[in-house]
Amino acid sequence: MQAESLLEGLTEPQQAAVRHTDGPLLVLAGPGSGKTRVITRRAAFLARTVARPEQILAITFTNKVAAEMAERMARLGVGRGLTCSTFHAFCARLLRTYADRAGLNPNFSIFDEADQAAAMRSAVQRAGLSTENYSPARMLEAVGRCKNDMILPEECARTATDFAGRAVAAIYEQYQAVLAAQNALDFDDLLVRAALLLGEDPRLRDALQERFRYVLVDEYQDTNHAQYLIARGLSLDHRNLCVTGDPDQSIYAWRGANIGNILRFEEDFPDARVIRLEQNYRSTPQILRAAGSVIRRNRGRKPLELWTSNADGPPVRVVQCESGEQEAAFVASEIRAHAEAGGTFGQVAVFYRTNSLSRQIETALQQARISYQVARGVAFFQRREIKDVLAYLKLIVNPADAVALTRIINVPARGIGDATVAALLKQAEAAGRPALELAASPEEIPGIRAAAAARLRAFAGLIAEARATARQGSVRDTVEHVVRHSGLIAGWGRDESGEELENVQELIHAAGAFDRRRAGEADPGDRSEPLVDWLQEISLVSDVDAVDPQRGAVTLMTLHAAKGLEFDLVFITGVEHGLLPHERSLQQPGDLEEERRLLFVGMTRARRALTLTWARWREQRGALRRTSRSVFLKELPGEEVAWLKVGEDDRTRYDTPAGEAEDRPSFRAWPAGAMVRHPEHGLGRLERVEPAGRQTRAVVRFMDGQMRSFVLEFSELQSVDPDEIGDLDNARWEP
DNA sequence: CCGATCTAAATTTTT
DNA sequence: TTTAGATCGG
Repeated sequence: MQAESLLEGLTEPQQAAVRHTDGPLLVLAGPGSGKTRVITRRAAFLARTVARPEQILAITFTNKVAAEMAERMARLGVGRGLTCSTFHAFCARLLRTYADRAGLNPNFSIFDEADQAAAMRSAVQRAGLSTENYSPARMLEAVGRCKNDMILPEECARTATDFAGRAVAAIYEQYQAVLAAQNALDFDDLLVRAALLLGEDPRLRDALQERFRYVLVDEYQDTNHAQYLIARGLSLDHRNLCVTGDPDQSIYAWRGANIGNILRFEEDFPDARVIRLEQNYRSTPQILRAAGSVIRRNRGRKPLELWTSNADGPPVRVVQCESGEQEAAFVASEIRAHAEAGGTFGQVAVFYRTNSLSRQIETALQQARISYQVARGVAFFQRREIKDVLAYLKLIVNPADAVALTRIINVPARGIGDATVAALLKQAEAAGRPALELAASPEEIPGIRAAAAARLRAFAGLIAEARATARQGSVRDTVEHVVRHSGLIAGWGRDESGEELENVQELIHAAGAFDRRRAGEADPGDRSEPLVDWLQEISLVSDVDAVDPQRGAVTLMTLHAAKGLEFDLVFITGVEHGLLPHERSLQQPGDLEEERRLLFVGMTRARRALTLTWARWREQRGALRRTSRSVFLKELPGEEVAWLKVGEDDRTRYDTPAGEAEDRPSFRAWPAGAMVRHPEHGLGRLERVEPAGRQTRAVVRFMDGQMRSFVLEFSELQSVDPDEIGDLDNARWEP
């Protein structure tokens, strides 16, 4: 395929982006503007004109996108030579390859959230503080914030001004010591250590820049400072850095993402070419205008003027339901109707702000016999039985991993109690030796009885045998060996459901798939251990990685996971105050804007039809709670939106006029005695309505006892449901 | 040391 | 609703 043919079917700005080869490039790409297409074509164009595929590095947000991109490149006929990876996977690979230069052992463990919590618990204790006052979760948050900003323990200590700050600094230092002793890195460390390595080792940086002549970073609006440094470090000299993104889709500030990275790209690279992709090929004008009307409320943004020449579609719908259950039933019945009209389940997605909302939807879809998939790849690896098996495997690779060891040394119960484990770990720390190694020679542990010593030795032998299997090279065989010889199966035996065994079988299956994949791309120069690679791969899976668009199933996912995807039919559920925006985002005004962007991302996933739903009653932690609709719903344009209610009688009613039904109910519908709210005077009760055409007045008695009269057409009176007032004493309203 | 049983606490989003 | 940690009898 010739390079010029890669420009076929592209618009003017898209072509400009593809044709740009050397020098910094910023592509501001609105939702649905063909960004993925442009990125792939551009990489192919580079490979056809100025570079070999091996010289191109593309960093994407999820493994799935990375794999898809490699696939597309192959289809464009430029082979699989280019490197497509996430930041975390790229850094992990880099740190294993150059472990000696990074001061690491190449078999380091990657600690997930639970591992981190365990490490943090002991770090707090080592700092001489109580985990009661310094909750590990809180401390991990604080330490994570430091790491995202590339603040090392020393700087953290130096800049601490108060007692709490000094405590965090001390804990941070201990936490890093705990990780180091276990030859482990957490997610953030992968980025921090890679950034440090690039900063401190100019020769390595040169070598990498020689290798990767063209660097591309997608979703640049969601990069944190460490990632920014890595991207810079990889392109400082050749300056062939292309970043793509959209500030309006930045949804990871809570994880340290710095929207300033993309907003200031032109200051960083004054000679940067900036290309804006503003034409939307995905959505109907109705969806686009509704989304635009919401995102417009955000301050301090670089607005993209989104437009589309797509055909009109149905109005965006806002549906008020009585309960979460009814909301789920409504969504299910709509999907069923879609299918009966000839649509497929694969075209449909249901989004929600928090994972806990998926349950009711799942139940309703099951009842309606609708096949679905939940984007929760990570959850599988968090199941107890899976974590147990993985802990055995991690220990094979990294005998210093005390978190893994502590987890399974007595699982299944083999008579090794807390006291023995504590003695083992204490001695391991004192001697600076891997805990597993010491378990193999327990005579070196002071105060250990013969019976306990024998059990420790047996355990160490178990792992040694499994390691021998691992050396044969098959991950599948190793997993099977562990499952068979660890005694875990007997421990699950009592649960008749057999769920654990099923899940572990799935794990074995996944290992087998990995073996086959690896055999397929056998690289004689690759001397990395398969088990190490597999453990790394599953440590870095993301929720969306589990989604298979070909499965013909409705996709359920959080709004965060939805980024970058598109569906014909989209339902966004739980659009309620406290849920979206989430109540924990109501403290700082900046957080509210991120919630708005989150909704924007969700809305712009829809191609043909978009439905936002909310429920007046929502079950949380088993208790029913009264809710109110999201403030964002009031930001929707009146003309584009159809407001619906699903009542207790289970029938759907259309309110008229469209868009006004919720905020300004038809006043005729107000009976005397109805509750109303006025922005200035607060709550009141409607005394009477005096009909006079457009001059119709409402007379309201307010809580202060005053009667006031308003011309309905101009008044800012709003209807209020009596039960929305909650525990207000109704008696005081009676004359 | 084991396991059953109870109580308390927690849920925002994720590589 | 689920889960982690504490407590206690065997």
